[in-house]
Amino acid sequence: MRDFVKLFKALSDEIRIRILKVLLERECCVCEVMQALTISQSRASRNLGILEDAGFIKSKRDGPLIVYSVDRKELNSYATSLIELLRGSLVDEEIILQDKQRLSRAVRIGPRAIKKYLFATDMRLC
Amino acid sequence: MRDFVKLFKALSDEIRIRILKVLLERECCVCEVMQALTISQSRASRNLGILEDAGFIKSKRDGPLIVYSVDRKELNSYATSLIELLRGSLVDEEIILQDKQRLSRAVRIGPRAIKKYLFATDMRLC
DNA sequence: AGGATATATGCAGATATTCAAATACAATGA
DNA sequence: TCATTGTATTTGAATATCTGCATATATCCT
Repeated sequence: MRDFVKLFKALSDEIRIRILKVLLERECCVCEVMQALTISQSRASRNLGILEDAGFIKSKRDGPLIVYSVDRKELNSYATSLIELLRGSLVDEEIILQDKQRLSRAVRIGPRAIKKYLFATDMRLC
Repeated sequence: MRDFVKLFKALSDEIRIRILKVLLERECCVCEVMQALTISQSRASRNLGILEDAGFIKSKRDGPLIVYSVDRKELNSYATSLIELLRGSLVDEEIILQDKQRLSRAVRIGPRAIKKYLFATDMRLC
């Protein structure tokens, strides 16, 4: 029961919904999530951790980066159902489209370089 | 997006999951929910209100009672998917079985009479 | 080893959620 | 109309959640 409720708690936040939608596009490191959603490093990291703890995503180290992804094979049946629901949801939502757009432009540079990068491309963290 | 997140917020609480599971058995007035879950009147009412606001249940007046139910025909597609997920979930969970058991014994008497009733049947509010 | 970089986490403040108790509101019946 | 009953809401306090900042940890490179 506790784990069951945890799944919904993880989805009960707009930022985490947006992160999952981005990860359903492709696996991302933390700095790419930052760029796609234009959020701070600690905010991205913490919410990725909550999604991982709930069982929706997994992480693997790739050199200095930590890459997060939705691994369907490792999801339990409830998480699978919810991910499938999410996959078909919010397809026309403006903010989701913007996140995808920014993801497509995101580069694998770390937080320190991102501020300059965002400035050069007229993006801002919020 | 706001309404979408609201669905998950509504499900991100054990009490509300239990209430929905009870309402999937049959429609209930507030005092029956109190008895099934052994919770206080204000707690039952408030959480029923949250579920209704999210769009999972509807209410109708029946004389002095207010009866809540899951009305599949009026659910939007996301709520329908989540209700179907919930229907197949937690079937062996002990607390859910206990709620159903108490629901089967519940009577349509109001909160004022319930305390005496619970005392007579050795149940307690929590 | 030491410096630089990517991510995680401890802390503190702001905000939101939850509850019980008391009270307000709505319907029934005398 | 007035008392009673079932439900909703307000209040105030406790608890939980979320965030940014600063810092810790882990990896890479020279």
